[in-house]
Amino acid sequence: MQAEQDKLDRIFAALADPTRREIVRALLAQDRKVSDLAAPFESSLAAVSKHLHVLIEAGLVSQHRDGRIKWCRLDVEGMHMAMRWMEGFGQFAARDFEVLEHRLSELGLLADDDHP
Amino acid sequence: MQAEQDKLDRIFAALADPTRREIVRALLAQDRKVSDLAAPFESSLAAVSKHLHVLIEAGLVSQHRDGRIKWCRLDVEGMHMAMRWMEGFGQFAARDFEVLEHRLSELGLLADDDHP
DNA sequence: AGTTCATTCAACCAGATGGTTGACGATTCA
DNA sequence: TGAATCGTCAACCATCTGGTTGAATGAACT
Repeated sequence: MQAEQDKLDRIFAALADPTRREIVRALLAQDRKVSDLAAPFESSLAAVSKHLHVLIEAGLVSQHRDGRIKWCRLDVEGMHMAMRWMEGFGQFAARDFEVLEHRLSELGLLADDDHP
Repeated sequence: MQAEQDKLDRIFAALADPTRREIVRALLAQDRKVSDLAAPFESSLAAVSKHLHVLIEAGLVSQHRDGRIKWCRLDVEGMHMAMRWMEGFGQFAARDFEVLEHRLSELGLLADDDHP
């Protein structure tokens, strides 16, 4: 479907910028005001506002107003879409690591899951 | 680390194009010649060659020559990096690979370029 | 009402991107 | 050797991107 391709375009393009990835990382912990999101960066507030627009268009961030403050919230829907697309690579990797994984399980090295 | 950010930039930017994602999908099944990868697209061979260059720079594809034919192969290293970054967004298969890779590197079973 | 704070919009600029065409290097085949 | 095939390179073009600054919007404070 064409709309799905467009959405993947926007999601991956949105993540292809270090400022936007940092914004996403900041939003993982909690919702933030636009100005608080912009504070760590040297660029202007307008530039960060544009970055937020890109993230919103990609479906990765949503905003809601409370008085004169706009709160930004992470929206996992888009991220899930990208992750689903990438799952194919997991299968590819599984093919490559299949033999080694078997060897590891023979050695009992895959049993304990409490590893850091 | 700056180099890691640059690499994530290149990986996500590489995936932000439907032609390149289609190339990657084609390579999931098997290795392909450049001209075979280009065949399904309406754009020129030179354009597809450029797309491949982007994928190679991102560490998602590698090439090797056999006579006058260049074979293209998927390279999961870069994809693992992107998946690990996205892991914070919830349940995801990359976690399995991270544990596995950790065990593999402990045993020295992993190639050096898989854990920079 | 006027002022200040929070955020966006508009216009502009330099550099990146994706596409084309035609020439070119490398390799194979007759 | 000459001709055909595989792929890249170089130059060019239109469009997108990320940044700036200054004006504009919307809400709150005095």
